[in-house]
Amino acid sequence: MTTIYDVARRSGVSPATVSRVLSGRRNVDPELSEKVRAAVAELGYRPNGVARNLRRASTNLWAVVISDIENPFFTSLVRGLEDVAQTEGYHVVLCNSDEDPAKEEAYASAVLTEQMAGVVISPTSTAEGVALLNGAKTPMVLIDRRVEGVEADTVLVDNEHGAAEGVKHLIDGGYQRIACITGPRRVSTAMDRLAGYRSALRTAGIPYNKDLVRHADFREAGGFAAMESLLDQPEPPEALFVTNNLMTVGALECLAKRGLRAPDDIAVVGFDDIPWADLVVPSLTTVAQPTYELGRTAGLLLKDRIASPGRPPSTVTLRTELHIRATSAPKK
Amino acid sequence: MTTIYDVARRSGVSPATVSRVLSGRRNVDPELSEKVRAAVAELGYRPNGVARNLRRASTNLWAVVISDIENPFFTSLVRGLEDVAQTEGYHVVLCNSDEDPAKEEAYASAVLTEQMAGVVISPTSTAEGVALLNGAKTPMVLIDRRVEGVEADTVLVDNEHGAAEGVKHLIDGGYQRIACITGPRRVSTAMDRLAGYRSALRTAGIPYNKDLVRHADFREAGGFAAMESLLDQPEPPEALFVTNNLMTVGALECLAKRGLRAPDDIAVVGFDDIPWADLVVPSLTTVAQPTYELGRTAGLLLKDRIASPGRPPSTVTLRTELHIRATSAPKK
DNA sequence: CCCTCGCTGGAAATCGATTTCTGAGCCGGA
DNA sequence: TCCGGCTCAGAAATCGATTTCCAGCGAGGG
Repeated sequence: MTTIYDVARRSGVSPATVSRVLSGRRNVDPELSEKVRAAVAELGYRPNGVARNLRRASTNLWAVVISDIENPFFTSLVRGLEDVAQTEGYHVVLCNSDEDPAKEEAYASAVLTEQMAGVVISPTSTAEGVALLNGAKTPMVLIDRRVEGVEADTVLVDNEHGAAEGVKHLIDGGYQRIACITGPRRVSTAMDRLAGYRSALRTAGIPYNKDLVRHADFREAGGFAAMESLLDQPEPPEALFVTNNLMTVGALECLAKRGLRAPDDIAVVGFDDIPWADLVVPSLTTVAQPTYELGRTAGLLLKDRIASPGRPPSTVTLRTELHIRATSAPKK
Repeated sequence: MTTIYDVARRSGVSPATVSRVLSGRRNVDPELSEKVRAAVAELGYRPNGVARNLRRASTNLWAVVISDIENPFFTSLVRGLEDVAQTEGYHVVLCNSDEDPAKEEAYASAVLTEQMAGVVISPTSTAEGVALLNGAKTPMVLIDRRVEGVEADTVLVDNEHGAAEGVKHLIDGGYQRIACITGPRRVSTAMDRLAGYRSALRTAGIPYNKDLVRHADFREAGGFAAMESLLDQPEPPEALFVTNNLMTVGALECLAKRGLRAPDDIAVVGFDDIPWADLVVPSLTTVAQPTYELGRTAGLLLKDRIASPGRPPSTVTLRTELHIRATSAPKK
């Protein structure tokens, strides 16, 4: 490994001068500068980032803590974040929490010991990690979910409005017995989307019927089970609103297994777009989240937070977009 | 920031002793040990990872350089890698190269300056970055694609065999005019899968017809265009083999646009499974790659390489699995 | 003509943990 | 009783780049 001292010796100057030439922070005699550059090229010198990080007391790493990179919602989000990171000179460390508070905390701890420059996190319901990072004043952006009692930059989508729009679309199609499969009670997105569902019903004057609502775990199997339970009722629903992509897939699989078809047997609107919503036959109506934008916005907020740590936290709320496709065709 | 010196002062011992207590590498008087632990707890001390990395001359970071995290092939692979990384105490830095050799090289350069412990890379066709890392003797695992003239651990799938199996399945279904959409000529996977296609034809005694073969760019739009060009021929194919997932999606979109249906109008087999292959109607027959296993295997190889750098490089070839679904139903 | 200011280069301190080196103390064997 | 060998704590060197501090020199103003 060639060091800055090797370069200094080779070019006949001090290490300080080499550092100044390379960082360009101070004027250096052009002649010396040239010598240094030549020595760098000859030796193939590459500064040691770790040493630099130690001295500067910061790294160029961002952590992104999400529940699962295999969920298309997160991959697009991570992509948006990475694009910002790249232009700002940061690298993104990927952390799958699997919705496990212990894993989340382990990653938060790693963020601190490794002195990472910032974190973008989609908190688990208990949010142990968020508390830890917040206490340590690490630059942090919350994404997708709110956390009670934590003041931090946040990027959300307008879940309630988006859900209401999706449900209203079903109501406009002539459906009345509309079921809802939503997520865990502790998760803000699950509750906000359920609230949107209720508000759309209320606006239309349809009474709320708790027998048509299921709380599942935001996973495929959970959606499948919830769908079964809804269909096994004496009076099954004629339409369905599902509050995330994986549960929607589970619900569709359940329908397929039972030989039921959307929208003839049951109309379906899902929350979260999926890349292949157009290719499914019949194509799937969704309340699409601007996932790439979510990641990008989080990246920009994090950059600003790092630049000016004192600034009061801001919350950005992005709009969802209703993608009307075949599974929500009007009632015949 | 509390440092090891603060802990040392507080517990009345030297920093060396604190370090020894925390690392557990040497025996320390239990009484002192206890004092140190108490001080650590009281002060909320957390070692500075950057300083440790500098001294140890290595970090606990792995880079994974892939073309695009939004491609489901890579997300599952990255997930497999991250799971190994987590159990081995490493973190994964995500690097999207977008098939751009310049980006690949930039990331390779970052791997060196940041002293990352290892790299898993799916090389672009020119593989500038691979050469750089190989020269620097960075622990590296190549994944998905071979690179000429580079001796390194490699994880591949048996592309030729998998492709042949998929095409044979079409032939067994009674199809003869089978087209193939493959990737760029320089990319080993594109060529291997094309070779598999040809070998299946040869085995069945079907003459190779270059008018039925298209080279595209492994992207959706490329698949779409190639499909159009195939269909616009005087004698369009009766079956199709596509060598990656994104191009398959493009081809299917083209078919949908023209009102053609699989398998009645044209039978389809795609390479790379897609999470929703079952949900598409008709469901899509694929040559599935063990993507999670690819990532996991790469992680294990990387771990071994770091543990014993001198070991001769090994190549692991995983088997594909033919998932027979509806789009390849036998000819009527 | 002298003094002061500004600029530049080098010596050395610094970041924080690890590890080698040094020396003290203790035990056991001769 | 004395000495060799062993264990363990602390002092200090170390990793490599950055940055502060200081000295020397030249220019410009009084």
